[in-house]
Amino acid sequence: MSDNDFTIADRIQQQLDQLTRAERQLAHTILENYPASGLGPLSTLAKGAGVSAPTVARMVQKLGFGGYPEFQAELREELKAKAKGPIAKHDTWTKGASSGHVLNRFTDAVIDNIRHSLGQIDTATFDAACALLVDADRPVSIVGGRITHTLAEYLFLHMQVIRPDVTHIESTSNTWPHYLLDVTGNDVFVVFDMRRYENNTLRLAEMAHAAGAKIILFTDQWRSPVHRVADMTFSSRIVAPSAWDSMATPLLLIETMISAMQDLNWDNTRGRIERLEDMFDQTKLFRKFT
Amino acid sequence: MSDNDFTIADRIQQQLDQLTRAERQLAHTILENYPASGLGPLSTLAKGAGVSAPTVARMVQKLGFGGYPEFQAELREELKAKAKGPIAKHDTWTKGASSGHVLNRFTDAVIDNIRHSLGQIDTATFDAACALLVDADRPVSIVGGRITHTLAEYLFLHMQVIRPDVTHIESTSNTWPHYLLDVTGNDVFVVFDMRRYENNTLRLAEMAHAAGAKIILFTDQWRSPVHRVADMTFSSRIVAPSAWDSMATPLLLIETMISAMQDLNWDNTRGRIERLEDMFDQTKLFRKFT
DNA sequence: AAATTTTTGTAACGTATCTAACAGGATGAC
DNA sequence: GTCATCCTGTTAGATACGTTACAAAAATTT
Repeated sequence: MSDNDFTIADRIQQQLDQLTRAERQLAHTILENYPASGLGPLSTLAKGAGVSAPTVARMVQKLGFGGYPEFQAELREELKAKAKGPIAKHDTWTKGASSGHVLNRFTDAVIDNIRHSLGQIDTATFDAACALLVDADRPVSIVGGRITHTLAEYLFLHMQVIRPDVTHIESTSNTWPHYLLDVTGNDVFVVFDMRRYENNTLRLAEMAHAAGAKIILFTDQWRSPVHRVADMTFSSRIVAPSAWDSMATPLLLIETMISAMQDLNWDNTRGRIERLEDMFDQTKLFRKFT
Repeated sequence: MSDNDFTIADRIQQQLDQLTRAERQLAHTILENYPASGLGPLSTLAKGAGVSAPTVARMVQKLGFGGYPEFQAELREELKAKAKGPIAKHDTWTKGASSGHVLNRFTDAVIDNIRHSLGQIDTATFDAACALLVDADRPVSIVGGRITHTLAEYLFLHMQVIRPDVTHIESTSNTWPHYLLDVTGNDVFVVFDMRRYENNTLRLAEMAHAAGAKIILFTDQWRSPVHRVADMTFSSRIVAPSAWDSMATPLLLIETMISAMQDLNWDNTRGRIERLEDMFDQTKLFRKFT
């Protein structure tokens, strides 16, 4: 924006002296509860300020707008920019790179995704999901799709440490029926399904649901059809300036959930981690020092 | 106010399930930049959401408003009330949760990681790495560790679409020597190694280096020992309030790189994507509609 | 595979909204 | 005190807006 960095409120304040009595009266009503008052119909604003409608129309023209609708449009723009919040303020993430560099553009998009997605999460549901998943009496199965199976496996690898009886169902496998044989109302299924939604995943979820299992779904903002049979749904924004979607937000969610589960189940997890470390030591898989 | 403590955004969120496809699409656009989008003319909102005007009118009625103007009036009321309150606080990511909730703590940490990591990236190196990886004359091998092989596979799945001659070396496999047999100075290795650094990964990197291959390393802030033989190193901060590390920042980096590579190689990638889509259609793997 | 229900868009209508023109009123100059 | 100028409200018209009715399309059921 060219003439910007000045809000409309600033502009009104600035020109306050050049305004006439009725116009000043009006200006004060606008600033009173800014910007809400300016976003309603012209007549309401006029009545609220105790002036006539044309006075309003004249003033906005005096302020340099083409008309009242244009004035409102700019007010909305301002509001939109403000709602982006403080973090949106940053100039560039990577210094030395133009704001047009893909690193900055992509990061912008992901941060935006995170903000939107996190804002929509119901913490009660989140906590309930964690509680369900650490319940050692309930077998847990995790399933993903063509791309999302990497997320599924990531969750699986960590849950494996936190508790026993966790299974990762490979998406491409033909062995699904076997997994479903012994499913009861006690089972919990974690399903990943982002666009493009996969038929196989939907069928598996439906079968698990029919068997009475609880279903926790991770999906995108548009929601996989699986959500119709899901007991809990977590949706993330995944749009990115790319031909593909960004899994960064879903990953963040999963990691947070892992962290929460670990806390819920720390007494057991601690012992399991220690035993795991021992075994790693024996296989010399990892280096002892940096 | 009577029905208060629930914002309109909450109400939309709550009824999201009872909405139809077009209405959900619309709901998302409203929430996208809330409340600004809802304060403009109905037709603008409809166009922005890609739905028809009546769909908007119908939805606001479904939500319990007498009509679009009434809906806008309540939005303005909400805005007015918000402006009154203590200076708009966006210090928590998930509304309704204390700032001490794990969702907020974890997200804070990840955003912090992103800021630090992105700030340290040299864009020249980044661009060079992308250029190296889209060079179809150079075979690319991708390798990860116990946890990071999920990242490796994520990169692999996408690069497979962008270009031919990409291999994912499974970390647990004993077949590494086979992969290394034909390695020349033309090869490029992408290595993932986060703490705890794995001996196998280091050995493989050393052997590839000895054969003259280029090595691109993704590691954490402390840097895997692999970096001694790496031509390019990208390090991310991975600390999180958890017993485990966060892969969100490395994932962001990888996704950005995928996006950059796609742009560099768009002419070829486009054709590959189309052929891939065709094959998906034939296997009926994905659903045609939402 | 056909039929019914639901959803979605197009078109037309009535209305609320904004603006332009005009006239009455206030303010200041001489 | 009278005139000129500027400001403000009333009236009326044009336009854009939201809504209703209808038809096409999609989805679901039989």
